[in-house]
Amino acid sequence: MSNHKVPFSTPATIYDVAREAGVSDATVSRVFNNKHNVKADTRERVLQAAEKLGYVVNVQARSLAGGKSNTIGLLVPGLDNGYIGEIIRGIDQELAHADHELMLYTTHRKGKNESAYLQYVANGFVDGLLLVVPLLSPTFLETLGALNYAYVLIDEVDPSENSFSVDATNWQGAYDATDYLIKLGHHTIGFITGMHELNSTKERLNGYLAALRDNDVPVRQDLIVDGDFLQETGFEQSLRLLDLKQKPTAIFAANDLMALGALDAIRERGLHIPQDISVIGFDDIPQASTTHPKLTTVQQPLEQMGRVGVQMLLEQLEHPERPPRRVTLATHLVVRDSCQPVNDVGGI
Amino acid sequence: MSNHKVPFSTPATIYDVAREAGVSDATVSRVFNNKHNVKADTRERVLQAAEKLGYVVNVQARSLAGGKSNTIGLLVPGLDNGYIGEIIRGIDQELAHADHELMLYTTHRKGKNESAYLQYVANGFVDGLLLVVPLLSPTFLETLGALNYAYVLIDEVDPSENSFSVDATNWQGAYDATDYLIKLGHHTIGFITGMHELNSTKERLNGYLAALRDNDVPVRQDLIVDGDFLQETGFEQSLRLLDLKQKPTAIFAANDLMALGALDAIRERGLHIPQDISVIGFDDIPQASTTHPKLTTVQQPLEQMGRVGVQMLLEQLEHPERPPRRVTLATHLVVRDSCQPVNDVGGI
DNA sequence: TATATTTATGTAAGCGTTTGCATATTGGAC
DNA sequence: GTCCAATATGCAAACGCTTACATAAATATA
Repeated sequence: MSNHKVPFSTPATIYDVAREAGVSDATVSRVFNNKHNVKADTRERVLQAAEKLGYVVNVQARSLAGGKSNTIGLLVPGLDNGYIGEIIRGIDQELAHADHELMLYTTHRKGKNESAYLQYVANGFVDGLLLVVPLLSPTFLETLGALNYAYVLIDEVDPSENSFSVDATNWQGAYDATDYLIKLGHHTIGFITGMHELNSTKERLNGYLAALRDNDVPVRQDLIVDGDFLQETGFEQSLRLLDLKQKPTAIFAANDLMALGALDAIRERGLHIPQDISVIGFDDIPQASTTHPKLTTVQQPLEQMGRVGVQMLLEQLEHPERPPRRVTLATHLVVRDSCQPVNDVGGI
Repeated sequence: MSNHKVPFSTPATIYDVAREAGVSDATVSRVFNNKHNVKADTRERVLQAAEKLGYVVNVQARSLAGGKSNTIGLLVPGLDNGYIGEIIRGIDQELAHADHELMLYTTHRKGKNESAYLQYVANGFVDGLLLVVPLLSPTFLETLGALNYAYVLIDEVDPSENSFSVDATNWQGAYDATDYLIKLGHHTIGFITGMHELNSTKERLNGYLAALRDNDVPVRQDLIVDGDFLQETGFEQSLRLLDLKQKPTAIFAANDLMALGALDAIRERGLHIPQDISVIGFDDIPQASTTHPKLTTVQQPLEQMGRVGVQMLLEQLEHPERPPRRVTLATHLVVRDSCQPVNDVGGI
């Protein structure tokens, strides 16, 4: 074990560079902020001095002084669902492009004073905020508005339409999935909902109902069970569905995690997928393609939502005057192996 | 759409609080930094004023002035393997405890000048750095050392032992997995390695070899194929293994992603798991328990590695004088459904 | 009660930038 | 060559905080 330490010196500041290049600190600042009023050879000289001294800008100071930190924040409840992971991936990609950094704020266990935390975050380092907060309370949105701060809502919409937001065609996605099942001959389709408070939950349920109606399939309330997007719940509620006298020939779970639970439940009852029961999910998280059978599901463009979210935020930062905008990305059905034509009924 | 905007005022500063409480700014600062030298009722007065004004500290200013940002950075290559996700989860938990924030830096596509980026990061906002960089070059480590900056290596070790680090018992884990397979009667065990440059790869391979040796099972070089931790490669290399004249009765992949690939490959050849071939992985990523059959694997305490990493970093920040320390966490075998006793040989 | 200690508070100098304003330099147009 | 506008640069004041140092207040010691 060598205890050899490379000699350490405190990082070069803008002054050091200025001295080295024989200019003032303001000029150095201008060079690094790409202001136009700098003579070409001065700029060159500054750049070389900086290079020589290994100068890198101190973001805190810059940000304090009124510049940008080139950092945006992502506020999420937690990290424990594959779904957020996908979104983050998209965000990261886009950020890399734009040469920005990412600050990750998780709200779980902060509990009560969301607003205070939000205040803290907004007052902090980041130029703007990306929010993936499924359960945004009105006061939350209000605080956000009062902050006069750039932000965009991901996968959730602001009822008052005063916010930038990206979401997906939840209604259409659910409609497509249900329609697909019906076209396969299924008329007894169980549906496991998401959390009631969520807009997407409502839309997905409505999509399901609309497809039934359009195909003249009667709606049975006992086939619609409450879920909360957790695998465990998917499992339990599927069991309930399977224990119905007139049990479903297909189960549509409002997200993949619950669909995974459904898969387990079905096997638990000794049945086979898709021979005995078809299953369809929503999201297309990575696991969906590695289950066996591979899960047929409605793909949400999660990564793309992340990317678009970043784009909108950056655009907002650039042009603060533009009015709020909502973009809704298309979902689409990914057919894999967990559904097949119904076999115990006449259909096909 | 209501365009009602809540009136917006610039955030309160320490001065505002000071005025409101009738004290000096320094006193307010002391209160918020929990310094002892402040009279109880003064503190109370300050706190109330702050509350009233909705004061929240400006982290950039604090950090600039020499305080801590209470933010740590996480440097990872990218987000596209379930494995990092697990680590982040652990980090996040521990950070929540300690009331710190997380800055996420991804290095992919930064390419060449890792060192420059590192410089930037270190010069920036964060108090310390967590590094999950599988392929750390010596110059990287050198830069880090020269920076005189708090950091801890996660899942990788510093050969010079000059760094804090957390890793897992890679050797033992691989040994256990192999031994388990042998005890099930397998004597022809394919092994798909990780990337050669990695320490963990070497250790896992050695664990595999040692277990064979200890059980007097001859080593066959053709059973050892090169991998790189990617699912696709797991798939391809498994195919190679399956096309051997004397094909393996079990495949041990150096990580779960490749094991997933192996599962696909085996099915591709029309074989069944575990009846025809047993498969075992390494990591225990979330997907491992949702495949069918569920994957038997060596669990790495990924979350815990994240948590311990944070603890070590915080400890370092607190006590800069303490010497580097390496902690190695135990792996353990998680038996699920992808392995069974060999059936085409006498064994059991 | 006067003095020495300890504790509480205030003052002011940074921390490394950005940026408005003032000044110096430059290049045309005449 | 002059003069004016445009272009480059420098100066200095923030930005919101921490902290050493100085000072005032409170407490203990005699």
